[in-house]
Amino acid sequence: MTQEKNILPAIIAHCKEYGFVFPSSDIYDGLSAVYDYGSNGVELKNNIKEYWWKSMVRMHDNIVGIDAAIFMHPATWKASGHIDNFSDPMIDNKESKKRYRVDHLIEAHAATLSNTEGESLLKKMDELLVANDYDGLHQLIQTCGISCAVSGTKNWTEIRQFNLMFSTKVGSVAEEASEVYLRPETAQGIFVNFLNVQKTARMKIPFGIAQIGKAFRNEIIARQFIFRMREFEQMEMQFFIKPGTQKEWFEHWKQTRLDWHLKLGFAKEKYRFHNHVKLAHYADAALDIEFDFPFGFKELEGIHSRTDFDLSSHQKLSGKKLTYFDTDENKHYVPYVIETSIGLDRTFLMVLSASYCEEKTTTTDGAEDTRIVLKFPPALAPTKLAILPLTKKDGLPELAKLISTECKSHFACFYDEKDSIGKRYRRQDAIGTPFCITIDHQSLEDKTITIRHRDSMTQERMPIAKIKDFVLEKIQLI
RNA sequence: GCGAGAGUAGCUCAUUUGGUAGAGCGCGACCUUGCCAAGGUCGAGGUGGCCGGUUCGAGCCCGGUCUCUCGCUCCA
Repeated sequence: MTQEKNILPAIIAHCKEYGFVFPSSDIYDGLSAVYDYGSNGVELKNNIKEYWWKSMVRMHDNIVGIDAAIFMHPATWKASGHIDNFSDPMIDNKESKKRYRVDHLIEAHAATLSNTEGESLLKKMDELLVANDYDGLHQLIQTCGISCAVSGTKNWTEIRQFNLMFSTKVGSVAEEASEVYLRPETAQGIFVNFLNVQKTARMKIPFGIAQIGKAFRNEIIARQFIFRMREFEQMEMQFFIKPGTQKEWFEHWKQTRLDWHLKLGFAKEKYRFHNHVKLAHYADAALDIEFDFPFGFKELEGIHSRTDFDLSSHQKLSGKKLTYFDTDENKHYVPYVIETSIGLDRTFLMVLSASYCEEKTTTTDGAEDTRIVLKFPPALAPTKLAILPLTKKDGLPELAKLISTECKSHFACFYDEKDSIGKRYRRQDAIGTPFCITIDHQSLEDKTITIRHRDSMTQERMPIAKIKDFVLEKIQLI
């Protein structure tokens, strides 16, 4: 982690001031860990989505997209393991404030006992867990004299259950309504549609299904701005492969996804891989691509070798075959899966924190000043081109508006004739507009304008006829 | 969830021990100017996060609550 001052508060303030991100329900003092995207934020976010979709779907003949619903049949979450694995009872030690999973705490204690004693303790624990008998579990912890490894005391809170999934009811008549969950991950929408997509898109293994969508997790505590939100958006792709080939495909996607990041042009030291040592219940290999956020290296994207866990599990619970007939091998099998899953909001924060710069400058009268500039990759910038008549007289606005009409069907433009030219440049810097053109009196005579570059602040003269192609070329990333 | 800090105009902040709320920037109109946050005139904008208590009187003291930041914690 860098030793510079933490720029996160400055980024948050900047996001609010320039219409990137607002706290949700701001007039009611916000809702914890929920945020809204503003006029510039939604453009940036859409551009990130487009870069991802284009490089993952459109550039691959064997990857197609879907858009699955947020509500899914409750059995989905039984099959995926979310119901069984993510509702664990927890307990806190009052002195150390450390929180433990109850089963982990008791298992650790059992390991210190003799074999027979340990086994009988675990058996007892399982019975209580199945019965959801939290009082009994609490009593068990007390009678065993289990103490906190940190504080050494036996001063425990009540046992509480934390379920990561939000639930709601489908059906308007209360007693007939059935409980459904807001999906905690988008992946299952792909797995349950595996055969629908494979058949209708006429896909042959290896092939992928991609999706961008919202997911919801009732985090115990959510922090660090839009890094961990209760409602968030994922961009993920499940790649279906022949069993036994997962190692090579895992390596393939690991490299492909890192290349995707590096193409944005941020310093490559800002990225690193983090291999998972302890694997989730579905994975046989897993790693994160981490980014150096203002609060340190944190997970940005996960790449998981999910084996056939999900498809097999759905096949078993639904009773529907989810196998693929491989004409090369002349046999049926349940495909293996490599997943790439990236947080859209985290990518947004990555782009912002990598682009945010405060530069010391001096104004024309010699005073010290700070230029705040968002050095977005041009492809991601909310506005590509600002069109600025030097004055609002002498026919300059009219010519500027002609240029604006010509350009705005090709990329996002912003027309501004208010305030001094210097102030207008700075406003565009603050929202990361890569190019500003200025229409002056010479423009009327020789049909040229000056184009000003955001990062260097240098200007060059250019024929009006060349503007569109110049910008189009600069905002091309793929 | 725990600990610390913060919350006053759109933004950044000020109001020296409690006495009817201010500045700069920004915003809108007009004038002047014309290449890196320019000057002038006028104007809009605040039940001081919210609720309660103490007091003749609270932005300031006390309690509660909400939100944000930082550190823990949590994290498929």
